[in-house]
Amino acid sequence: MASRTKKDKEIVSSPVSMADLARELGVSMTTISRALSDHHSIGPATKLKVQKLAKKLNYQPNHLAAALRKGKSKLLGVVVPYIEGRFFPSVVHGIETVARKAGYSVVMCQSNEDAAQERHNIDTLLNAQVAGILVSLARTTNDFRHFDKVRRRGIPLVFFDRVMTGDDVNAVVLNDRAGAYQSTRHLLEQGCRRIAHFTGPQHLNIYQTRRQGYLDALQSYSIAPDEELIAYFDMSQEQGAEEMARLLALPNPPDAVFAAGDSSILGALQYLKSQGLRVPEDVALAGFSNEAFTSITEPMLTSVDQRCEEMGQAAVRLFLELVESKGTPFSQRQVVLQPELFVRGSSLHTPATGASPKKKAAVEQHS
Amino acid sequence: MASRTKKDKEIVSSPVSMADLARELGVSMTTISRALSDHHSIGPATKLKVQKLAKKLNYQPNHLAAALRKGKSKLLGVVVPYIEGRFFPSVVHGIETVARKAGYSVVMCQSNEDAAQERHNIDTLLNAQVAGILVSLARTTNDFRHFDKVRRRGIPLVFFDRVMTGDDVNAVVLNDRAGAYQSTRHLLEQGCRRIAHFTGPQHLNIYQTRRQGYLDALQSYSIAPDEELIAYFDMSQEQGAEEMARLLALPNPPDAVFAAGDSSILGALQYLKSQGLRVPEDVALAGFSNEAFTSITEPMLTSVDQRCEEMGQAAVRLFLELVESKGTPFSQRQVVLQPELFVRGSSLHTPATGASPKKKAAVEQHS
DNA sequence: TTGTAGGCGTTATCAC
DNA sequence: GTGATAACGCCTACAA
Repeated sequence: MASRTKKDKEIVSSPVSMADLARELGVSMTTISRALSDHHSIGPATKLKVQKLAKKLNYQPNHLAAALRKGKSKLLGVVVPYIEGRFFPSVVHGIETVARKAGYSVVMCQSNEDAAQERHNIDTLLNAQVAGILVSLARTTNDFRHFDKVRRRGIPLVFFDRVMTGDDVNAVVLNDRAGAYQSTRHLLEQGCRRIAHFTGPQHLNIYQTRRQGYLDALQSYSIAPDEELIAYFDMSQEQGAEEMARLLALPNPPDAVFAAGDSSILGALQYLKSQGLRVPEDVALAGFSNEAFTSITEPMLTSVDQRCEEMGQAAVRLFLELVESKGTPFSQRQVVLQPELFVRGSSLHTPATGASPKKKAAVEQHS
Repeated sequence: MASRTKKDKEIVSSPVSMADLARELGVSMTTISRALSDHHSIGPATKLKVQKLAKKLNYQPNHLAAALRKGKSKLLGVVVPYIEGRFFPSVVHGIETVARKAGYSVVMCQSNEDAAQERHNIDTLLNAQVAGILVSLARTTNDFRHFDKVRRRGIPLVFFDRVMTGDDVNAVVLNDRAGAYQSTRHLLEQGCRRIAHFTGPQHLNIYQTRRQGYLDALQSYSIAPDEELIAYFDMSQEQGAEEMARLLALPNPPDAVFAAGDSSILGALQYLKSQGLRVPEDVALAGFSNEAFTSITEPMLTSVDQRCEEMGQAAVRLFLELVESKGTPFSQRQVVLQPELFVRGSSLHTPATGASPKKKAAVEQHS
């Protein structure tokens, strides 16, 4: 009873191809191809007939073959260092929203902060014949040759958040320096004078620039930075607690900590509370990323919002621009998003309730 | 100076193919193909020559063409409803670990709890010519026809956590019923007698079975279930707070809540605290999933761990079994993992510190 | 040990 | 309007 196509011995029916449709209707494959892609040079009658049969036989176009033929696909690849937490999921969500509207599908891979896996991910995506790749670098990536492959193939490459150093890259980043400045400045305005800083590997733009913003703010108050107060580590919750312990043991301990990430400041908060110290009275705290848990802790954690959704959306728009302006190869673009400081209990010496954004909505600027 | 292959006009060099290597060395494509895949029937001399040239010209195999030819790839597709939080990222991590060892690459898509997007994701993965698909259903999926496509193509399909109803499916699930039973039973042992339940759409196995476990536990204490105490909603944090409010307004309010998810119980906790009620003294709370934030709240939240990593690993192993036993088509397998209750402050009438697992490690069982 | 040729499913180019 | 044919890059009988 079932419509039989090719080899009928198999239990799993092999997918029906254009050739099958052509045979069934007694027309050429060309006609089929055109009818399905709604080409103008096909009679409305045949068009309808073809599309009807396609539906009936449940024809599934093999985009892969099309991609092979055209050397192009409608697939967008995303590589992120990890997906836990709120930041990257939100960015990816932003990516999906814009990508879908433009007719692209999105697949993602995580590098687990490992350069080797990142390389492998890039290969995987290239092999899947993606039309473009959006990347946020792994923490351990300091060799960028695997991205040359991408460029050599002429595949648009856009970095976001954690970007490759060098100016010949397309990138969407937060104005990390401004965010860190705002946050540190806020701590200073609250009366803190000995502000410590948690940061990560300095080859990553985000940590380097946030550190710079921290230093900027100190300087604006004519405070000389104290290297002893700057902790370089993996920014994990556990290490955050340990570094907090180390800082408290100093002869002259800090009265505040500004961290370039939220997990580490959570660790610090937990350690402080375990020692019976009060936040923010004894030590004020501020983090970075505005992770979901910053509104759960007691007190809630002050943090810098990274405009995740916008970042994802901007990355796709950048990609789309690159696709369209394929003629002009070396027009590298940078999009800079403006951060937003969320002041919460952990940094307020005059306690307030809830979160209050300190800056207005982000502005995209091309540079 | 640069080795010129085909059209030299382009700035981006078109990727070098086997044909290019063959021409360059004056041998056939067969030789190239075999040399690169380390076939035994190729002389070590030619093999070396080929591989050297491949390196030099930076040859990148087009796995896509290979996949088209062979109808198979080493790509594994994963579809999850969302990636925020800890559960799905951990599962995916488990998947990647085992997949990588077996030589598979992993790409993932999120359905954002939307059936239409899930359908689209399946198409995307099929088009990318994946060797298999691992799925956890979107909350809104109640039509399963898009999975027929997958089966018709003979592509192994494994469900995890949120599985399709019906017994002809390959699936890895938690023993949700046992987890819910343990958790509710624990609340009963703490002296609670009027235990409310937060649950989601009952067409999803996880919510249905957890509800059943809850009822089982009540029955074991000869307590008649009260439908008024069972709240059906989207399990969000916001709704959790609202449902808590509704329950408190009852003439005979509950003294505990067991939720089939963590976000909803977090909402309940926050509402209770906002009303000046004490947890667990006034109302004891227990959730499900053991999300990371359960250890951050005050008090910490009791929850059922879902063995995320194991779940991902088991799903891939199941997939690998299916690949190997391709001959026997209808051998559907189910893997059931044992949950682990983490008792924390939110449910302990005799307060303890930290978390204490109540059950030992999970055991996989084939049924 | 190596080469020849056909085909995977689609689209582009030409001719009718 | 429609059809035949040749690619896209790779794999694999089969032949030599």
